Amino acid sequence: MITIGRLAQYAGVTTKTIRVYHAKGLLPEPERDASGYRRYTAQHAIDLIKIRTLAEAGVPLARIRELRADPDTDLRAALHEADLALTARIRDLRRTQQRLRRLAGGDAGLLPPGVGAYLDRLRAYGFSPRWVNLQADLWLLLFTTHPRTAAESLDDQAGILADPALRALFHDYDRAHGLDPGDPYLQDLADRIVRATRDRYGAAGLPGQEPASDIPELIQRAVNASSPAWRRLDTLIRRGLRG
Amino acid sequence: MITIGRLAQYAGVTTKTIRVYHAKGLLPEPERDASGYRRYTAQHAIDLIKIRTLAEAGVPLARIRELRADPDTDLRAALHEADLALTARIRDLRRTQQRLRRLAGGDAGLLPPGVGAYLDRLRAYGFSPRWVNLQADLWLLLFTTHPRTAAESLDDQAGILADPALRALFHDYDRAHGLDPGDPYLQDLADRIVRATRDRYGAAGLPGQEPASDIPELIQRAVNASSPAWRRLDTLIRRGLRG
DNA sequence: GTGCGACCTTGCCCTTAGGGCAAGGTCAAG
DNA sequence: CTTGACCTTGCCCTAAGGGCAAGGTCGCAC
Repeated sequence: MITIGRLAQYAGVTTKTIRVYHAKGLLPEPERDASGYRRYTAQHAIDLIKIRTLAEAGVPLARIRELRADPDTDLRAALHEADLALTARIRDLRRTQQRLRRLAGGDAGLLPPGVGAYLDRLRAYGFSPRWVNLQADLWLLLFTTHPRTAAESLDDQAGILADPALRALFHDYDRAHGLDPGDPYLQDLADRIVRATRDRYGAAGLPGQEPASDIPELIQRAVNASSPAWRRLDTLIRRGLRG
Repeated sequence: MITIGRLAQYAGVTTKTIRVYHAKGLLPEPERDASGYRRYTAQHAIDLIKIRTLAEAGVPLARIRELRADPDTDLRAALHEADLALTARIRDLRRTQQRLRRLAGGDAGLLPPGVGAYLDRLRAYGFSPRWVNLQADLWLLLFTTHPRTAAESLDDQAGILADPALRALFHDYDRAHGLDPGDPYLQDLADRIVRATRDRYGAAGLPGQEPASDIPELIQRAVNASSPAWRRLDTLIRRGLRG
């Protein structure tokens, strides 16, 4: 006839845990003594130990109650079930960890393979940190939202970077960030970009475009947001491509 | 300028999740359009993707908010931290699974090694299922509450079982379950048990007893609970050992 | 006999990361 | 014009307890 504190001590839980198990109908309420204290028997201790073994293996308390309510369930079957569930959870966690490691493997924190190398080349070619960081975020977005087509876009972009003339255009784009939006140089740059775009893609659209996606527009807006000159450049390029 | 539903779709979450992140200060609230709808930018999408990557790795949202509030924390450091936490969780789960498997390995469900073999021998010697089940529960209780000394007690008990004369006493104890508590046979059995106990342990106490533990008394009460004859037997044995 | 610390009682609110529902407003298409 | 899909806020709910308050009790020391 032990008290709740002693029972808790034997079972390695807190008294609160025992009271919760009473409230949830997992463990029967014991008799009370004259002053209202709960008085437990060996049977309670045995039940509690079995309950804890299942609970620690991750079996939900509601499921444990079911198992105990059905008197002919085999404890061993329940343990096997718990074992399988644990195996599945371990597998999921391992998968998450794999993903995490792949993401962390690149130089830029969260990026898919390939993007890290691309960003390294941007840096090596002397693009500004602002440009590199912007690209890192935008490729992350593109790879997350359009995992199938993003790689194609990245290949295209890498090809552009390998061409000195096209690379120079992007360099100029990068450097135009702080210009006055009224600077006539922007019109010149826009014209050159329009011509290069026409040369590269002709009538066909850009590669790796998902139909009816908001993402490209979202990205262009994000680019424009940081500079009035870039906004102006965007306007001029669009006008040139339409006209 | 996408709506919350589209953003959720891109990030692979529900709209509720996004609202929760707003409420917890993880993701800034975007502008609203004329009818009060939230309108998100690419920056929101990028932030949300980064938040989800950490959250899926098990980083608590409160910690993610800290990381983002501190602008010069490295996302990679956070990822490494998450990786370590995942490793620890996987290790814990594996440990739980090991324990589960050790427990399930025995024939009796939850029992430590050694007890399963002991119970098998009880069955082989023809003890009743009631007795075997009772023993299973009681050894589980003893091993859980007194892990250091229980093995010693079990060894002692196994030794008793190996002695045909002593085994017969326990057999008689088992079979006395249904007797009338007034049956004079009980006095005879009690006398034999008292003599055997004296012979085996002499003045020294029983082996493997923890000082000041309620468990032995609890166990005896649990045994007594199932049979008036056993209660009577307990009384007579105690009287015999005292006198 | 009285004080004190440790224990017990119930009841209530708090936690994580969202899920679900209600009641009402909005948008786009047929 | 209606319908279905979307959006808004607000509220309650989850699992497995943690923590605290206010009050009653036990055992031991003085």
